[in-house]
Amino acid sequence: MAAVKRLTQRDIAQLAGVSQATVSLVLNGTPLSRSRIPTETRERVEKVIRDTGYVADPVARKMVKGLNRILGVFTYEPAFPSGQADFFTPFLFGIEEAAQTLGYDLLLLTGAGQQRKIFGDNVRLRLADGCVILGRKFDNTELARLVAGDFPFVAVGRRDDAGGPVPYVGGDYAPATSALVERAKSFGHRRIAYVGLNEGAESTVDRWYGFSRSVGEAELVTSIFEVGRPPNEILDILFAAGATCVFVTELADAIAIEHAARTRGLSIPDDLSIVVLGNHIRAEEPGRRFTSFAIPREAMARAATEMLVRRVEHDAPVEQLLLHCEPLEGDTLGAPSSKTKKTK
Amino acid sequence: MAAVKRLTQRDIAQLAGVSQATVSLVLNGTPLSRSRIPTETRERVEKVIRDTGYVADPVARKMVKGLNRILGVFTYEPAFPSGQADFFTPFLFGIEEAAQTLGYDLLLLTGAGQQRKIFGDNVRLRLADGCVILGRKFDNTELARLVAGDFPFVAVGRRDDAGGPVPYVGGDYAPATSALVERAKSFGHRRIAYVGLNEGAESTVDRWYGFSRSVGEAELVTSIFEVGRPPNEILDILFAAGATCVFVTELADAIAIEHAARTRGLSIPDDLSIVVLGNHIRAEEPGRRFTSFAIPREAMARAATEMLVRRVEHDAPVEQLLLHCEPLEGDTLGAPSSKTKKTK
DNA sequence: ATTAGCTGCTAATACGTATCAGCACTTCTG
DNA sequence: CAGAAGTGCTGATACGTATTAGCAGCTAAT
Repeated sequence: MAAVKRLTQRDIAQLAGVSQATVSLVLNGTPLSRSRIPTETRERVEKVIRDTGYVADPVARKMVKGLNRILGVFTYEPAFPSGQADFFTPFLFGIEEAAQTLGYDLLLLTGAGQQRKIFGDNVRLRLADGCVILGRKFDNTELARLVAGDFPFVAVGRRDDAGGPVPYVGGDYAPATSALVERAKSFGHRRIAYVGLNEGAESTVDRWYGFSRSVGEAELVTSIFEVGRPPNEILDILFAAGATCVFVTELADAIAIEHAARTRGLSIPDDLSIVVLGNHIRAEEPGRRFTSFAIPREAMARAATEMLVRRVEHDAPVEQLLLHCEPLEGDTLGAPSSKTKKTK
Repeated sequence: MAAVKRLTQRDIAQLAGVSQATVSLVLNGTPLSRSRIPTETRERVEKVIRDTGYVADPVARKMVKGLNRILGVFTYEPAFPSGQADFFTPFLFGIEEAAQTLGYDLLLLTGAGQQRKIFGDNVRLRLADGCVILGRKFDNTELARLVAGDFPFVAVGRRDDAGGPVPYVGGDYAPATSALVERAKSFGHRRIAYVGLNEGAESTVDRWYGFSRSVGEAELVTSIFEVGRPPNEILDILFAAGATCVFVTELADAIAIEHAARTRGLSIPDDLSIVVLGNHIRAEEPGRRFTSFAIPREAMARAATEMLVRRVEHDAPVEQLLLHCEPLEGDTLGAPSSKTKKTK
C-alpha cells in the first residue's frame, strides 16, 4: 500500500553485482556491445530481473530515446457517444486497429469540456510521439501552430492550408458528389436543387464544389444555403422552382423533407428524388435508404494513423490523401415521373 | 520538417535573460517562491513563453513529479467493436466521462494481438498514474503481481483475492439473480432449471450463487452447466425434468431456446418462462424483451475511475464496490399455464 | 619488450523539468 | 554600525534510463 519504492536499474545492478550501465546493456544492447558481455554475467542479470519482475520505466526511457510508441488522438468533443451520436466510433476503431498493428498505444485527449486547447497550460499531448486530429471544427490558429511546429500530426478530413500544407487523409467528396449529379442527370433530371451550406468546413465546401462543377447553369434551379429550415418551407421553394431532384447535405434535413413530402401524399422518388451527400451514421434506421455515397471512415482513420507513423518514424514529408467514396444505391433517386416532366 | 529542436526552459531562460530555474518558478512556483519574483521579471518571462509557444515537456515533468494525470485502460481484447460486439463501449464511455471530469486523460492499452501481457518487455503501462482493467478473462498471475506491486489499479468487475484483496467495482449479480428467482416463485413456478456455467469467472459464480441460494432443493429440477448446447437438446432435458421456468446466463442460449420453443409451437412465457441473467448488449433487437436485470456498465466504469483516482491521489485503501442491478421487466417471465401446473 | 588489440566492465553524461539551498545585495532594526 | 531580515535570483541536484568514452587487465603479435 504505502507506495513501495519502484525498482530501478540501480537496484538490479546492486543485486547482480554489476553497474547500472551493464543492466541497461543487457536489456537493450546493440549486437556490438552485447557481444562484450559474457553469457555468465548476462544470465546473472537476467535472473535478477526475472526474480524481481523489474520493468524499465517508460518515462525515463522516453526522455532519453525521444519515442514512446504512443499516438495521441485529439478531439474537441468527447470521443464516446453521449447518447446516439457515435460519430467517432468508426474513426477510433480504425485508429486503434492500425495502431495495434503498428505496435502503438493510444493516448485519448478528448475535449475536456468546452475550452480544451491543444496549446494550454497542461499540454499532455507531447507525451505521445505524434497525434491524430479528429473532428470537424478545429481552431485554425492552433492548426497553424501545429503546422509551424515540429510535432508530427495528421488530420482526419481534408484541411486547407494553414500557413503551410496540412497533412491529412480525407474523403474525396467532390468527385463522389459529381458522380451522384451525373447519375441524377442520367435519370433524366434537369431541374435540380441544393439544400445545405456552401461554405465553412472544408468537407462542406468540397460537396458544394463537386455539385456545382457537374450541374449545369440551367439545371440548378434553386439553392438553400441553410440547414435545419422547416421542411414544408423547403418543399414549397423546391416545387415553386420546379425541381425534380434535390441534393441535401444533412441527413436530418433529408429525413424531414422526405417525411413532409410523404405527408403531402407525394411519392419518392417519383415526385421528388432526394440525394444525401455522405452516409451519415445510422442512415439505415429511418426505414428508407437514401441514395448517397459511402464515407470510408475506418479506412480514413487507418490511413491517417499509418501516415502519422511514417511521419514519426521516418520524418516522412507531408502527404495529403483523399479516399474514394463509393456511391450508395438507395431508393430515393429515380426517374422523375412523366407528370412532373410534363410540368417542364 | 527536419525535426526542429524542441523548445526547452533553457531556451526560454536565455531569451528572457534569466535562469532555467526562474522559468520553472514562474510556471509553477508555490505562493512562497512566487512572491520572490518581481512582477516585471515574471512578465518578461511570460511574454517569451507566449511568443514562443513553449509548453513544458510532460515526460520530463512526470519524471520528477511522478504524476501525469493520465489513466491507463487495459484490455486484452481490442477495445473497439470489431463488428457488432461493442461490449466495451459503455465502459469506455463511463471511464472517459469520469476521467474528463477529474481532469485526466486516457491511455488505451488494448490487447496487442493475442499475447499482450501487462508485464512484458514493452510495458508502457507505467506511463500512466494508474490503470483501469477491463475484460472478463484476466490472467491470474498478472493480477497477483499487480496486487503485490505498487501500481494503482482498479478492476471493473468483481475479482477474487489474488494474493490479497483486489480493488474493484462490479455488478451485484447474486442478489439481482436472487430477486429474479423470488419473482419466478411468486409467479407460481416450482420447477426451475438453470442453463449456464457455474464456475470460472467471478461474475459467473456470483450468478450461480445467487440462484442456488434462493432456489429450494425441491425447486431446482435440472442444471445444464454448459453453454452453447443445441437448443432442442436443452428443451428436451427441461421438459423431461418438468421445468416451467429456466434461468439462462447466456443471451445467445436464451435466444436459441426461445426460438426452438416457438418452432415447437410453444408459447412463452405460458409454456416456459425464460429469465436471462444480465442485460447483454443489444438485448433489445431480437424483438423479444427477455426478463433480466440491468448491468449498470457506465456507472461501474465511472465508479471504478473515481476509485482509481482516489488511490492515485490519496493513496486510498483498497475498496470493493458492488453496484445494484435493477430488475428488467421483460415479457418472458409469467405464470406457468394451468395445463403445465396440472402436470405437477 | 613494446605495442596493438581484445575483453569485461564502469564512470560520466544527457534528456528536461522541479525544487531546495544558498549567494549577493539591499533595507531595516536596535 | 553590526547584525538581522528580506529580496531577487541562480547553481546544483534528482528523477531513471541509454549511450559513449574509456579504464584495467590480459593475450598475441612484432
